[in-house]
Amino acid sequence: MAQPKQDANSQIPTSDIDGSMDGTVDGAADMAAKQRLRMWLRMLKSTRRVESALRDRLRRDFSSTLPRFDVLAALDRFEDGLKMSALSGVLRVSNGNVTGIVDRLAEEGLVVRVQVPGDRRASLVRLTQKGKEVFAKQALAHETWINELLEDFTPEEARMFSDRFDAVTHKDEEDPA
Amino acid sequence: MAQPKQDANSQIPTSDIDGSMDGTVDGAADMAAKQRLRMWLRMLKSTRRVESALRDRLRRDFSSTLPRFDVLAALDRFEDGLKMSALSGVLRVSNGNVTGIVDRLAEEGLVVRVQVPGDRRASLVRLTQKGKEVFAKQALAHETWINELLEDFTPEEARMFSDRFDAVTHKDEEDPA
DNA sequence: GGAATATATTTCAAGCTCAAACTTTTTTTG
DNA sequence: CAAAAAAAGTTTGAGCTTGAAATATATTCC
Repeated sequence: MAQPKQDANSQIPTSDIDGSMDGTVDGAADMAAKQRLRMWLRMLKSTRRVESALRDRLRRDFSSTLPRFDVLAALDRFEDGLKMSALSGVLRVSNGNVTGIVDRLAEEGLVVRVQVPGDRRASLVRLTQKGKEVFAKQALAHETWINELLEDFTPEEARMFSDRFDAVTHKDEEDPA
Repeated sequence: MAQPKQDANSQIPTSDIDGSMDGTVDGAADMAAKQRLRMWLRMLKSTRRVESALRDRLRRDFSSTLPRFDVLAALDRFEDGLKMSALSGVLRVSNGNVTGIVDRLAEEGLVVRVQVPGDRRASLVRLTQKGKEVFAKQALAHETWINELLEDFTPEEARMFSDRFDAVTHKDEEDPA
C-alpha cells in the first residue's frame, strides 16, 4: 500500500529553507501561498474530471472530441465566420493547432473555408448547415452533461464562482476581430 | 469586426424547442443549468490560462513540460515509488501515456524503474537523487507562480474554493496501491 | 496441473498541442 | 516604386494523449 509522504494535497518540498523549525518566518504570506496552491490542485483535478467525462461522452454519443466541439462552439457563436487567427485567438490555442482540426472538420463537411474578398491570404471559417445541425445536438447534450457533473453547485454558488473566475480571467482579454 | 451571436458566454442554441416564446417552461431548472454551464466555461478558461502560464515558465526556466512536472510531483509524494498503473491512476491519465513520459525522464536520469521482487510484470518508478533535486527547484518555483497567478483570491477564499471543489472530486476517489 | 481469467505494462495509430520555421500576400516606409 | 516589415496561414518536429490491441506474467478454478 503506497502512502503519501505527508499531506496528500501538498506537492511542496518540506525542507525548512529559512532554518526556523517552527516555520513562522513570513508565516502569513506562506500560508496564503499554500492555500492558493491547494486551491489550484483541486481546481485542476475537478477540471480534468469534467473534461474527461465530456471527452468520453462526446466520443460515445457523437464520435467526436473536445477540441472539435470547441471549434464548432466558437464558430456557432460567430455566425459571420472567423478567420483562422481569430479562431485560435478565441480558443486560446496555437495558430497551427487549428489548421489540422479545421481541415478534418472541413473534410466531414461541418465547416467551410471561404475566401476573404480583399485579402488573398485570409479565409473565413464558417459552419455549414450540416455543421450547425450537428453542433446543435451536441450543445444540447453538452449542457445536460455539465448540469449533471456540476449538480453539487447551487445556481447561486455557480454564479458566484463564475464571477470570481472572471476576475482572474479578465486581466488581459482577447478580442477576436 | 466579428460580433458574438448574443451573450458571449452562451454556447447554447437559442431555438425554443418547447414552443413557449417566453421560455418559462421549467425556467428554474433551466436557469440552474445555464448558471452551471457559465461556471464551467469560466472555470475552464481560468484553468487553461493558469496551465498555459505554467507551461511557458516551465519551459523557459527548466526546459520542461507540465506532464513531466506532474509525474515528478506524484513520485515525490510517494517516496517508496509507484507502479506504472498507480502512477497513471494518481495522475488520472491513460495507461500508455505515462510510459512515454517515464521513458524520457528515465533517459535523463531523473527517475528509475525498479523491478518488483515478487512480480516480473510490474516495476516501481522512483525519483533518483538527481530527480529529487531537480523537482525541489521546480516545486518551489511552481508554488511561487501559482501564488502570483491566483493572487486575486484571498487565502480564505482559496480555502473555500478548495473545499467546494473537493465535493465534486470526491464522488469516486482513486487510491494508488 | 492446465485452462481460463485477470493484472501490469507496452505498443500502436490517430489526433491534439506547441513553438518555430516557412510561404504568400499585404502594408509600411524610405 | 522598391525594400523592409507585418500579417495570415500552413508545415514541421517533438511531445502529449487517448483507447485499443498486444505481450507477458500471475492468479483462479476446475
